[in-house]
Amino acid sequence: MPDASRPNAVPAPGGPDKAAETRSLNFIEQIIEADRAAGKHGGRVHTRFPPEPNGYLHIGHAKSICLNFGLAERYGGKFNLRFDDTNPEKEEQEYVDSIIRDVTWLGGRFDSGPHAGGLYYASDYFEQMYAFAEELIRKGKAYVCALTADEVSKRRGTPQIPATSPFRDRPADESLRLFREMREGKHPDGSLTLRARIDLASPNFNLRDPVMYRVLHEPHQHTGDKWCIYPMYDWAHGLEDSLEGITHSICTLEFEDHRPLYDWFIRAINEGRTDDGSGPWGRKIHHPQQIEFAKFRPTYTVLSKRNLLKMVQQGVVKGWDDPRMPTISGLRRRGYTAEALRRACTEVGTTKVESFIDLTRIENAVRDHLNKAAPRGMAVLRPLKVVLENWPEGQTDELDFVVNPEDPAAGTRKVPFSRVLYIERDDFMENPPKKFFRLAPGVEVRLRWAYFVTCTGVVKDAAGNVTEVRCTVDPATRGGDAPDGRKVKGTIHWVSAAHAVEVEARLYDRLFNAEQPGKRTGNYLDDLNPTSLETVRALIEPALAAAKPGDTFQFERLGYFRADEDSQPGRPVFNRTVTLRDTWAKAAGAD
RNA sequence: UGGGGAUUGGUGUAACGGUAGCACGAGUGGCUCUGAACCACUUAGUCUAGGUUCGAAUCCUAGAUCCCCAGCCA
Repeated sequence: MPDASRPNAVPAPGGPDKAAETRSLNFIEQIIEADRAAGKHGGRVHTRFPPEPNGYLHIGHAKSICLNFGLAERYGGKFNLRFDDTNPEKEEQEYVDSIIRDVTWLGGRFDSGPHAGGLYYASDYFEQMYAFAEELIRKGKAYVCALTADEVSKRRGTPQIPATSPFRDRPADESLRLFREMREGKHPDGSLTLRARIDLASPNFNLRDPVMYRVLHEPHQHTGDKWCIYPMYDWAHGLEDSLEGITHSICTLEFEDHRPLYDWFIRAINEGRTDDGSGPWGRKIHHPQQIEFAKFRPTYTVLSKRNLLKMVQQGVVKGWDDPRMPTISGLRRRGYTAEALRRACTEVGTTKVESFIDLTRIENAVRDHLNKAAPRGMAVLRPLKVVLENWPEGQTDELDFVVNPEDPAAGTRKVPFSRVLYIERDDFMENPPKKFFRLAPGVEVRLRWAYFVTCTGVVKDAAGNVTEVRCTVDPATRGGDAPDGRKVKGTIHWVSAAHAVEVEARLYDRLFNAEQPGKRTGNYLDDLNPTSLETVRALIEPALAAAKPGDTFQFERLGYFRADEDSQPGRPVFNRTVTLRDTWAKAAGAD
């Protein structure tokens, strides 16, 4: 038993002012600390993130990146980015590039800084893997099988009935010859495989003589046409980890029953090898430890690359980086910050329990971060004209506004005020219900940071719609406070009509209406939210027109918005990241 | 009907035989020039049934429910 002081308590991340806080170790950290206490791997910690470059990274990968990099950071270890590029049929350079971009953006420092372990490609190890494979053949632990994929499938057996292969006892020298011919391109796709001789009767089907190599005459994004045989995941993955000196190989739950295979391959290579390298087979290779954890699964989204790819191909979204996509590129474009994503990943913890994470949790993480970090601005999404009857025509007042009340260092900005303004259509009601604190006939409200105004009447069109609101302004309230100390219940945002800039605002909502898309009908596309994107012509205060792609703001009372890559100089396009919490809408909707 | 995992408030997570705690949400109140933020309080939980023990979320037995596995994908 560990001693009385709680070894499970560690300082939580979050800065020196929070150093007093502690959180418990997750199960992986407990394993690592036990390993270090026992002197395993010489106390080293070396992790890796091993994506296959067959799609863009999504928020589930973000969890894995944060976990792996976080462990390297916490234990003073190293972190590798490694492309698990063993299947050229699905892999592309575009994906390689996007993955490097996304891992870097998220803060996975694989190529610089104290924890950088490097950038690797599994395909760079193909020669070494091939040599190991020949070794297993010579040791009688692998054989070349001539069964077709179909035949293998038919002979797979059942839990009770073992699998079969007529080639299992092919002599080693014959397998060796055929394996070399496979490499030399003398055999067509699918004709031969190299299989591990493990256990055709194993209740774990992964051990029923799994395929190690298949023939595939397909150019590879990284190795070109050098190879026409490619290693399978189970054979390759442990070797990649071993060659890189990975200590803790962290993967997801579905690989749990591959772990015996992971270990079998490394032990098979080490059989006959020695610690000092003496003997016919040489020195033992490093044996990392595979550990599995549960995926990050948010509600209201799909994460499988197959499903994401389908939406891209069918044009359901505009690309892998569409701001509605759960991809890291999409979330970034939407306005999510790396900090918010990292925090969300840490907050939900790491376990083996397959749970759903409320999407609102991720939304709250970005609200929290942006509330502290984002400069404020005013924009009107659905404009309603307001005329101040007692404000002189042509006269402009220039007011100083706080850039961010949460951050005094952010300073102030200038905002023009004049006779004709626009306010949000939702902020006016001709016949308001109780507790409507906004503008209505006879009601006085504050225009944010500016003046008190009182509604004196409305102008309507032939159909009876309000097209204009008439108000009087109290000049003594300049700056937003009344010298006589009188209070108003409501404060609303506004822009000056003569100075506002009209821009495109893209109002994003969740992509799916169901917590688990596809659960109802079996087809996730049946649960698409038809209003996941609404585009409006918004009016913004002039200072905001200078926004450049990537600039993020809080539009007061509306939400957080990020200038999109589609922006033109002086004409930004804004993506709504997330709305502000809106208890009024919730209360009003409940009636 | 084989094998591998999992099960603690609404959600996520802690506890490692000794007071079931934390976060998020939700509710109420306060504060407020954002119906935001912030502050305070409240809410609500050990899958079931037995057993061991002075004492069980934790150990044992039996069961229930859910997830993964029979690609030459990863």
